[in-house]
Amino acid sequence: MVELGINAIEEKWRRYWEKEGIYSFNPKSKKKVYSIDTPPPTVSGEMHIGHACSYSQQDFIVRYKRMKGFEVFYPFGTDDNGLPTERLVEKRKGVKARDMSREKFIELCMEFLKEERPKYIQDWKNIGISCDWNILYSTIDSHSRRISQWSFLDLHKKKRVYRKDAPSMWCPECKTGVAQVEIKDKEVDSTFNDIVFKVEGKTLIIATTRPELLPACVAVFYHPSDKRYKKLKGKMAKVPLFDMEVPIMEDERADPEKGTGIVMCCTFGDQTDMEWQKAHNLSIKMAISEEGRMTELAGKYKGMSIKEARKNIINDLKEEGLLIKQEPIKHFVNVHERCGTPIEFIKSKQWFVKYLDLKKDMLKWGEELEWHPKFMKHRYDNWVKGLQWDWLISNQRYFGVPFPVWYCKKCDEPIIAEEKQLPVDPMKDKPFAKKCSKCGSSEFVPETDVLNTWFTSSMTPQLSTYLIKDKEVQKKIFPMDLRPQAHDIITFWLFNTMVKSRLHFGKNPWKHTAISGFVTLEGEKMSKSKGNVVRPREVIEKYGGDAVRYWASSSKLGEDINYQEKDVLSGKKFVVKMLNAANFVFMTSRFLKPDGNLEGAQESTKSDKILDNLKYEKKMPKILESDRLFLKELNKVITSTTEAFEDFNYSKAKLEADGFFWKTFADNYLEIVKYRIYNGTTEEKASAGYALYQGLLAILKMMAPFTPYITEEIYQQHFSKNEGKKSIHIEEWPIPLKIKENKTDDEVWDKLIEVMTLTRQKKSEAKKSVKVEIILSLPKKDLELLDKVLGDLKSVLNAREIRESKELEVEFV
RNA sequence: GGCCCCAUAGGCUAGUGGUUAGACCGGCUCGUUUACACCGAGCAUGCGGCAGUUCGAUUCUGCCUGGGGCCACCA
Repeated sequence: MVELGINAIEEKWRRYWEKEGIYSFNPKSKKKVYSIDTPPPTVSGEMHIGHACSYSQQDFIVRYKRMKGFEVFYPFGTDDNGLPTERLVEKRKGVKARDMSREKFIELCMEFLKEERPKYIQDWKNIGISCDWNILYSTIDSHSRRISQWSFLDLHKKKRVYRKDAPSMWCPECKTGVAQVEIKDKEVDSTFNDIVFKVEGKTLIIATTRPELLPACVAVFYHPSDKRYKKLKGKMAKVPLFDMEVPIMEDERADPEKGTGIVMCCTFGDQTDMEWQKAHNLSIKMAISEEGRMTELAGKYKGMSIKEARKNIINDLKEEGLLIKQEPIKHFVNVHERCGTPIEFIKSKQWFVKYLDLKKDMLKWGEELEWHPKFMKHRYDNWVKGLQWDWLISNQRYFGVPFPVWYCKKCDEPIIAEEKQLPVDPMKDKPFAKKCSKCGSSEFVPETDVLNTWFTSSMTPQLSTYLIKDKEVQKKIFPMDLRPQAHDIITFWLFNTMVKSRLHFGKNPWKHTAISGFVTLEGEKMSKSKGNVVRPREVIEKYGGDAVRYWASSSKLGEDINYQEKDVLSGKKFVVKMLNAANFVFMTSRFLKPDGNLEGAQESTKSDKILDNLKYEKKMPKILESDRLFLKELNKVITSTTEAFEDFNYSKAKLEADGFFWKTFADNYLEIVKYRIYNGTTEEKASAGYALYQGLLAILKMMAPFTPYITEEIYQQHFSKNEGKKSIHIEEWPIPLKIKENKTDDEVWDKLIEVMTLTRQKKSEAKKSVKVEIILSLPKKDLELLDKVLGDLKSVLNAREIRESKELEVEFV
C-alpha cells in the first residue's frame, strides 16, 4: 500500500521534468524556435495569485507550442534590483539604507536575495511553469549589469542619452527621488488662499494652495483670451512678503475659471510650473531643499519645514493685510505611495533617454506588433500620444545597476566606460581614459546614481537570449515570438522594451504580445492595502498546482478573472475524475479513493476479475459503429481545440477539451461501452479498447497544457511504454484520426445521445433508478437511423427489448 | 477631461443575425455502490434600459445607466 497524495504526485513529476530536462532548450535542434520573453517577477517574498494566474496562462500557450513541434526557448528571470528590493530588505532586516554604508547595504541586499530568490522561484515551479530553469537570470547579476550598461553605452554612441539639470519627483519625507510608478493620487484637505500681488501699486489677487512657494515665484500667467487681465500684459507684478517683481505673461494653460483666473508660477510647484518654466525660459528658483526644508531663498523662513513655512507665511500675509480670503477645499495631489507625503519637484542633474522625437515611429512600431487581445493596443497608443518628457533613467538609490560613468573633477565632462570593461562599478573601478578629453585633467569622480530598474528590465529579450552563446542560435531566438504580460505594465515594461529594441537593433523585440487581465476578489482588484489577497502557496497546498491552473484557464486572455475558491475545487475534481477515468479504461488495480481531505490515492488489490487489461494495438482493429461515431466526435474536438489554441484562445480550448472529456467521454461514451467491456466478444472489446485508448490519449494531450501533472501521471502509467516519449509534454499534439465517414454520422450520434437523455428523463420522472430494466419503443425512422448501434443502446439503457412505435416510449419491466 | 473594457440564471461564466441560449457552483427531485459521492440522472431560474439597422437583434450601431481600468489634470 502506497499513500500517494496529489501534492506528492506533482512533486514527483516536477523532479522528473528537471532531472530529464524535459523543458530544456536545445540550441542544436533542427526544429523551428519559439521564443518567449518571460516577465521577470519582482522578488517580493511570495508569489501573488495574480502571478499564478498570468504565468499559468502564458504557460498554456507555451506548452501547446512545444507539443506542436517547436523548439521552445522559455527562460526565466527575476527582477531584483532597485527600490522594491531595497524596501523589502529594509523591512525584513529592520534597517534603513541611508543609515549604513552603501557597500554594506548592497551586501545585505545580495545576501537577502541569495536566501530568498530560490524560495520565490520555487513558487513558479510549483504551479508547473515549463521554463528552462537553466536559462536563468537576475536583473542584478553581472550578466545583466553588463547588458544594461552596454545599452547605456550604445545609446550614448547613438546620441540617445543626455544629462541635464532638471526637476524630478522627490519625496521630502523619505529624502529620495521617486519613480512615477511609486506615485499615487490622494485626496487631501487644503486651503485656497487669495493673496494680494501689486501691479503698479494696484491690487492683483491670486489664489494659491501653496503660499510657501511665494519665494520661488518667477511669473504670473493668465489665459490669452481673458479680457480681465489683457491690460496687464508685459507689466511686472510685485510678490508679497518677498521684495521682488515677476513678469505677467499669457499662457493657454492658465484656466480662467479657476481661482481668480490668474496664477502664479513657482519653480516647481507642479508639472505645469515645469512646463511654464521650459516654455517661457523662466529662471529656476528652488525654495525647497532635498531635505524638505525651506532654502535661503525663503529668507527668514529658511530652515522651516514646508508645513511650518506655509503656516508662518499665511500669518505674515494676514498681518500685512495681504490675505483677502481663505477657502477650504479638497483636491487630489500626487503622493509617495509609501508614506503618503506630497511629492515635490527638486532640480538635479539627471540622465535621460531622448525619445520624444520618435512618437510617430512609436505608434508605427505598436502597429507592427500583434496584440492579443487587440484592444490592448489602445493602452500603448494612448500612452505614446500622451508622452511629454524624455525618459528619466537615473535614480539616487543604492541597489541597482551603476551608471558606467565618471565625471571630470575639474570640468564635469562625463567619461563613459568602454565596452570591454563591463560590467563596471565606477565607485570601485577606474576609467580606461587617463585624461579628460575636454580639459585634460586626470582626476575623476564616479557617478553614484543607479540606472532606473526599467532601464535594465527593458532589456529582457537580451538578458535571456545572450545566455545562449552561439550567435547563430541567438538569431533564431531574437526577435522573439511572444511577450506575455499583464496589462498594468504596458506603459512601462512593454513600451520601454519596444523603445530599447528599436533604438538598439532597429526592430521590434517580438511578433506577438499576449496581455492577461487581473485577478479580482468579489469584483475588486486584489491589493495588500485592501487586505483582500489570496496566497497561492496555501491554495496549491490544499488543491494542487493543476487545480490552480485549471482555474486560471477559465478566463479569457485580457479579461479579469474573479477568484473563487470553489473554482479551484473544480480543478481538483477534474484531476480526480481524470485519474478515475484512466483507471477504468485500463482496468488497473490502482485506485484513487479520495477521502475528506482529498489526500488519497492508494494501491489496492481489487484487480482480479476485471477483464483483461487493455491491450495496446497500434493498428486500428475492426471498429464498431458507436466506437467509430465516438472517434468522429473526438476528431471534431481535436480540430476545434487546435484552432482555439492557434488563436491564443486557451480558455476556449480548455472548455472544449474538458467538456468533451467530462460529458462525451466519461458520462456518455464510457457508459455506452461499459457492457461490452465487461461482457463483449474479443472483437467487441478490441474495438472499444482502441477507441478508449485513442480517446483518452488525445484528451490527455489536449489537457496537458492545462493540467501538466495529472496528465503526465496517467501518460507515464499507461501510455509512455507504447508511445515512446519521455513525457507527455514533448508528445505530438493530436491530429484527427483517419476513420471512415458517413453523411449521417452526426445525426446518428446526436440521436443516440438524445434517446439516452430522454430515456433517463423518463426514468427520473418515474423516480426509478437509471439502471432499471425497461422496454424501449422508438419511431421507425429512429430505429433505422440507430440500426447499427442498437446493441449498445440496449445495454446502456438496460432495455430488454427495443420496439417500434409512433414516438419514444419507456415501459418499466 | 480623454480613452479602453465589461454587462447573459442566486453566484461565476460560454456563445450565436434565425439555437429548445450552453456549462459550472448553489437550489430542488431522485439514483447509484464492479472508474469515480470531489459520482450519476433529471428539474427550475437568465440575455441592464431606450432607440435605430433588419423580414428577424441577446448578438450589429448609437445613446443611457451601472461596474472596472488606463492616461492626463489637480494654481
